[in-house]
Amino acid sequence: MYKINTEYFDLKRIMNSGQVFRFYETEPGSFTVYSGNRRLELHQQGNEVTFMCSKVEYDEYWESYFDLKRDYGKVIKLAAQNCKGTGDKGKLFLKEAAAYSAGIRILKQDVWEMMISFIISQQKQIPSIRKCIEALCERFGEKHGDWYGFPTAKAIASAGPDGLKGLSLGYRERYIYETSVKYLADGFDGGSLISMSYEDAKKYLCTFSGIGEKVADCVCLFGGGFTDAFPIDVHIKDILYREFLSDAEKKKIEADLKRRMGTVDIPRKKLLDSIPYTGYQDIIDKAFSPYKGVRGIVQQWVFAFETSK
DNA sequence: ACCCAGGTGCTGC
DNA sequence: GCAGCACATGGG
Repeated sequence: MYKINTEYFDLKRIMNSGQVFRFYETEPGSFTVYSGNRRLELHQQGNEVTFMCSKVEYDEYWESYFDLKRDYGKVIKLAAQNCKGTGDKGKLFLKEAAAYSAGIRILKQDVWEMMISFIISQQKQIPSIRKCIEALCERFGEKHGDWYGFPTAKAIASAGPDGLKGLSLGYRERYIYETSVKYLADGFDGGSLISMSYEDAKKYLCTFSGIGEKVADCVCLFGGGFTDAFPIDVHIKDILYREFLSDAEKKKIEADLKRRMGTVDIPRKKLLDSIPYTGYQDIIDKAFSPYKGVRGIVQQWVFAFETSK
C-alpha cells in the first residue's frame, strides 16, 4: 500500500460526480474503483488517502488517474476571486457549487472505456448506466477472479451485431457494435488521443456511431485530460438557462417560443431545446471566460452540485 | 397513461 | 445551420 496526504481530494464526491461509473463505496471511507483491466481499493480519512497498491503502480497509473499533480487549490482560489462580493446570480451559484464540490478531481480514465460508457449514458439515468456497464463487463470483460475488466473493442466486435442483446442497451446496441468495429478498423489507440489537439480529438471522436458533441466532450474531459472541454447535457442546459441568462433574455426567448407554438405552458425540455448548441456555447464563453484552460473542472463542479439536489 | 433520462442520427426546410 | 422526430428501456 501507499499513503499520501493531500488537500482538495474527496473520494465520495468524486464517486458521485457523474464522470465515473465503476466506482463503489464498500463501507464508509473505503472505495473500490475499476479502470480498464485494473482494480484499486482505497481508504480515506480526512486528508489521508491509502492506495492499496505498490508505489510503482501508484506512480505509473493512479497518480495520473486521480490528477494528483494538479494544484486544485489554485482553481478554487480563482473561483473565490471571481465570485467575490457581487450580487450576480451566476457567480453566486458558482460560489455555492465550488464550495460543495471542492475535492472533486477530473479523472484521467481509459479513453476506450469512456467512449463506450458515455455512448451508453445517453437518455439514461446514472444507476441504470452503471448496471448496463457492469452487465457489459460480465459478458465481454476479462475475468479476474471475482471481478471483470472493461471489454476490449475486439471482444465486443467479434461477438457480432447481435452479441449485445439482453443487456438493456436499447437502441445503443447498434452504436456500441459499430463503434467497436470502427475502432478496430481505424487501428485507433485511445491513448493516442492525448497527443492530439482538443479540436482534432473532438472532431475525430464524432466520426464514431453514437458519439456526438456531448459524448465527445465527455471523452475528452474524463479520458483525454482536455480540461477545457465543457460537455453540455440537459442539466447543464438547465443551469445555464436558469442562472446565467438575464431575466430580460429569458423573457424574450419565452415570448418568441409562445408566439411560434401558440400554447400557454411550454415544457421545460422544449424551452431548453429552443436554444441551439452554439447558443449554449456562447453563454459558456462569456460566463466562464476567467477559467480558460480549466473550464471542464468548473463544469464538473456545477454538474455535481446540481445533480446532488 | 405519461414524462423523463449526462443525446444522436436523419430528414426536410 | 436549425427544428422536429424516432430511437429502447427503466423508473417516477
